Amino acid sequence: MKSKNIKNNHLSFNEQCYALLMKIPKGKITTYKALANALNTKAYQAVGNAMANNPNPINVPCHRVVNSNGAIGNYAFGIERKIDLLESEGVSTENGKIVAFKKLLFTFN
DNA sequence: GGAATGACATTTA
DNA sequence: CTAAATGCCATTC
Repeated sequence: MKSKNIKNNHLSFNEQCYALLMKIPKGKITTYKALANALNTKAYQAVGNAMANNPNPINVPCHRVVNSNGAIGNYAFGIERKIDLLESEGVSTENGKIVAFKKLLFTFN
């Protein structure tokens, strides 16, 4: 691979994503769009890709990230698991979609 | 250095 | 509202 060596003090794209993820309060959710927007980029899909790496699902609540249309999206451990975790935190879902998703949506403002 | 991939988004039909 | 097609960005092979 053409890794350019790690001399960057700034966090990598995925690292930044994780940092933002950890800021999300319990019972709230966010979207890939909002996340990317917070990072001043439009790499919505890249954000998801960062989650796919999922180096530390323990520290990072990846399950609190959903699609901008309110759909659950995907999850490394499976959609079922993601929904279950969300429900456990008080986020109601229905047919793979977030209920009152706009209310629970956490923007990094 | 280039092609392929993905936990997406937006627009159009 | 649902479904399909197109675009986008960063990362990996």
